[in-house]
Amino acid sequence: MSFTASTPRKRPTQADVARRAGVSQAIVSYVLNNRLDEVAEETRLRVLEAIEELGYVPHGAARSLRTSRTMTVASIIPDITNPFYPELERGIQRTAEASGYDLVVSNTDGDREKEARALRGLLRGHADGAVMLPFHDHRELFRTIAESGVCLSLISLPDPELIDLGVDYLVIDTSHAARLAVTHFAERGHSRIGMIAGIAGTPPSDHRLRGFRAAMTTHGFEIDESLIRYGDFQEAGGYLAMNALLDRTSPPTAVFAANDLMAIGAMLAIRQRGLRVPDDVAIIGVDDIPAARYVQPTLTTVTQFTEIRGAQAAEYLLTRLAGKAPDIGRQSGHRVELIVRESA
Amino acid sequence: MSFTASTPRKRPTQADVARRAGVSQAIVSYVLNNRLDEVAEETRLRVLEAIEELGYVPHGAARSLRTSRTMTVASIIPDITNPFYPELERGIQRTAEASGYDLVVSNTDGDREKEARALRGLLRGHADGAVMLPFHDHRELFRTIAESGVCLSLISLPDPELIDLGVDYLVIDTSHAARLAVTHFAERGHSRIGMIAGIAGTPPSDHRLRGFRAAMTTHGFEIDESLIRYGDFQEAGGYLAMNALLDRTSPPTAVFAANDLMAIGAMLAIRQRGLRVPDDVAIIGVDDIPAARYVQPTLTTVTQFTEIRGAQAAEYLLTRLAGKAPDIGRQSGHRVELIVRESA
DNA sequence: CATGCTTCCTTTTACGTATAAGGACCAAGT
DNA sequence: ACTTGGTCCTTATACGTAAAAGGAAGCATG
Repeated sequence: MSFTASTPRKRPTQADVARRAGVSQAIVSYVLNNRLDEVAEETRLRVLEAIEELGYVPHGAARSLRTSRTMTVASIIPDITNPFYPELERGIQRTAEASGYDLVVSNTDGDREKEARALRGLLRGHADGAVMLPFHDHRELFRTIAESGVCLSLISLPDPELIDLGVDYLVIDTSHAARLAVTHFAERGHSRIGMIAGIAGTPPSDHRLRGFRAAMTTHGFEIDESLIRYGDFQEAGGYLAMNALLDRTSPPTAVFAANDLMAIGAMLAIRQRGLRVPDDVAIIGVDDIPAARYVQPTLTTVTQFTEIRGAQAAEYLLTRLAGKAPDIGRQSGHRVELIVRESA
Repeated sequence: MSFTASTPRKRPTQADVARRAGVSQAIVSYVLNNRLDEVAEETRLRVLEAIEELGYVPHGAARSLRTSRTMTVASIIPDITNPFYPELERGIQRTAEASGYDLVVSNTDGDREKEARALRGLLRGHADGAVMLPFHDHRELFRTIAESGVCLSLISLPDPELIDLGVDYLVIDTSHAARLAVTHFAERGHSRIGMIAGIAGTPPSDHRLRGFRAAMTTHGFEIDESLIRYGDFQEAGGYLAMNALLDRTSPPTAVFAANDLMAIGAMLAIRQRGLRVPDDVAIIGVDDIPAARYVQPTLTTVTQFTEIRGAQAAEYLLTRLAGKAPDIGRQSGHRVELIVRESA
């Protein structure tokens, strides 16, 4: 077995094409960039023929060194295995591709260091812009990125300073999500309501928790701190948190989970104890992931119209890349809606 | 509202750093590439200081134009919303990052044109190599890519011609998956067995179907062609296909679905008719996606050890990128295993 | 004291592209 | 006949980096 690298046939350049077509390299470039007024039709055809014969493909790095554009947008998301994000990604992809941009996805696992790593990738010029749903605070990095001319469209709460720098925001009104859940519980006669929050300190979790507290207060319910548990946004976390809640002498009769995966984990814990959903404990989640329709009982949840959101965030980004966006960042909230199924 | 683009502070280059540190650009490059013998320690520190002060970040395109390496690997997968693939992706990512490579994901929707598009991205030099699970035949493109020096690691059936070009293969033994399912059905006394295949003509579907036919023959069962239906690898397709099967005068007592999503869709159809799983119709899927544990009844399925597979395919790729792979492509099959749960 | 070897710089070049600038040729206008 | 202008080329340059080649100074060696 030999370990000599098989010599790859060196890729042809514009110069090779030019030689074959009997013109200068510049003409090849003009042809490729459709500068029709610069080159005679007959020559153009000869060049195209040479391109075909040699199998010439433009060198991306060289091109973007010259143009300082990559025609690529990045989407930076926390957890590719959480069904919520692929859905978001789909929306982003649809929009980006429609404008001729390639899309690349970076998965951060919600890890601070990996988020930073993906962002630094932007600084190195991996992409012209990015849609990101951040888990952590990267104000410094965001500022640097925005200042260096890379466009950003964030799905999170707006930061006034970054708005000034032209960063666009899609605000997820997760407070409202919590409000919808608590109101629904209240209508069904619950008052002893618990919550399974996400990772403490991360915005997606904190906002929902804050909204939950506010909604509870609005309804005049007492907030029993011991009924608030933290998970990891995965089903395992929901499972463990629910078990902790059920271990209490007086468990909650209704639980709001910060996302569907944890809600599903919680239902598993409830069933395993021989209790029933929603009779013994009612559950509401957030996201409306596809699985919400398959679990038994089906999951009542708050939908964020995920794919549409992704498309909208991408829309912000693309108008900015096209130079059609205002200097300062835009922001918009979006509708959330309770989908009532069997679990509450 | 003004539409003038806010002037982004131009990013500093090595030349800027050099000027600030009072050295030549070359020295900055040497420092960045840790050529310790080329530059005095004192100078090195001065350069590092200047880099820090200016916030210099290397220009990716320029660097990879020079080195013809991007330190990026691509993973090209058919459907990011199918839980199976994110799992695969995770394995790839784990391995790639351990070797200092960035990973970018391209979603193809199993669409021929999008697959080709992602592959052409490789030709333009977007990445040094790719792990791909192809849905369609791209022999020509694969050949061109391999010849141009981009490394490929495919999860599919090996093509001898491409093996010669140094393309690595991870073979999914889906025939065996079908065999496991049919054997299990046989043991439970089923003989009237149907199948919900995937998209006709795509390898992942065809192989499973072929395996199914072979297994049926082995067991001496008659293959009723009318009990073979095609879906789209999504739950909706499974749902429709199952309904078609149930509409028959003598429906199957057991159904093998080419993936879990379709199996779940099929169970939904069965339940909606007031029939029971597995008593009236038994179901086996493939993939062991997380949802297989949540659906009611829980889904019996054939696991492919997805994340481990992803890691292994990436391992192939990375050893090749490191120049430690043999000239010709490697291939290896992998174990599949039946996970018996409630649905069969 | 000429020679060679280190050490640590600088100068130069090439990667492949896009495009500005320059030039040759020809038809049309004065 | 001499500009003018258009058409269609070629030549030259810059993007930011990596690294080869070149050079100056100091020191040890015969």
